[in-house]
Amino acid sequence: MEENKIELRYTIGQVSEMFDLPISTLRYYDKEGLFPYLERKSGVRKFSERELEAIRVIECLKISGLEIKDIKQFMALCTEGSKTYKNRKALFEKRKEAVEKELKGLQKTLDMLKFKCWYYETAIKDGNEDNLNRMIPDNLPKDIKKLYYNAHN
Amino acid sequence: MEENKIELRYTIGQVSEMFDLPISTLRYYDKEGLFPYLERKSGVRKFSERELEAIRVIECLKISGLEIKDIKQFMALCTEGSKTYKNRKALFEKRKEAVEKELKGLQKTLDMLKFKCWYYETAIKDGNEDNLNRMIPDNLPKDIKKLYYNAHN
DNA sequence: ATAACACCTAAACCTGACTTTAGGTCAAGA
DNA sequence: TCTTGACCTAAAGTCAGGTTTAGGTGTTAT
Repeated sequence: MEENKIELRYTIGQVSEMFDLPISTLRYYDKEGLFPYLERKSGVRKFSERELEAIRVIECLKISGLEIKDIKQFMALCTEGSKTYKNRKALFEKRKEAVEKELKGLQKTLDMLKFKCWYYETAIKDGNEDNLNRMIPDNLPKDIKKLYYNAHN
Repeated sequence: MEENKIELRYTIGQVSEMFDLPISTLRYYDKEGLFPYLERKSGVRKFSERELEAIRVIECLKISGLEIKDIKQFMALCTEGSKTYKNRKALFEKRKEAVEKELKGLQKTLDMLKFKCWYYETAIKDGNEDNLNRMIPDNLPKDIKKLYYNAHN
């Protein structure tokens, strides 16, 4: 049983299409050191599976709140071999916690938005905000009150 | 039964403390037209409950993906009275959908992070990534496979 | 009365993450 | 041969969302 993984190589244009990222962005990432293993054939970048996974990780870390220079640090860790596994794991754990926290924050935001939707729905029905102003904050319907309090700390 | 809501007024410094926002940011928001009803006493800004709610809404709309200039548009709508209730409701509905979509995206990000945590945990145990490379993508443990596939589209 | 605060303005500056520009190489098809 | 298309570089430009600076006002504690 032999390894028969075919190591495909892609041009920058193909990768741009695959991930729907501008070519300029990919070149920028490269310039910033985000593809430490990227190879070239007579000047032309050849993206392999390693770089595609790097792009997925970049997107993930960016969303999780890391800056490009910190992502670069991470990619540098990856070039230092097995002695940095712990550091890398710690980094992902930290990002995981950050994202879990952000999820909670977004839930609060969502409650505010739901409350405001209800608010304007009611204002439309009433034609004005007088009733609403009388209801806020203690005489709101039970489920709306929950949204209101969650959104207002 | 009479209205006995006390309309407290706050200075910019107090509001800065309450929301943990720099004074410069509050002034910037004001300059950008985000407090259309803000009053002043001999030049000094006096923040009332209306402005505090505006700040909550600003934070909420910012997180939901709106830019400052769009938030300004919304605040302008608010000054145009009951004929804009529908526009305002539509805006919040749209933001609600955007945030719901973002929540899904974050869940995907979280799955990638969880996968990477497991990955490095395993790499630490094994001392190398050889086994892992053999497992990816089809021979992963069932629950990890799920994370992997969700994170890789 | 004088110093210490908390407030004010306009305008310049900053940062991160790209994007655009200007100019150049190289391989393939008409 | 020549021109089209996809790639390349370095450097300048852009944009949002603030922040900082420099200079000024007004009220309160010593």
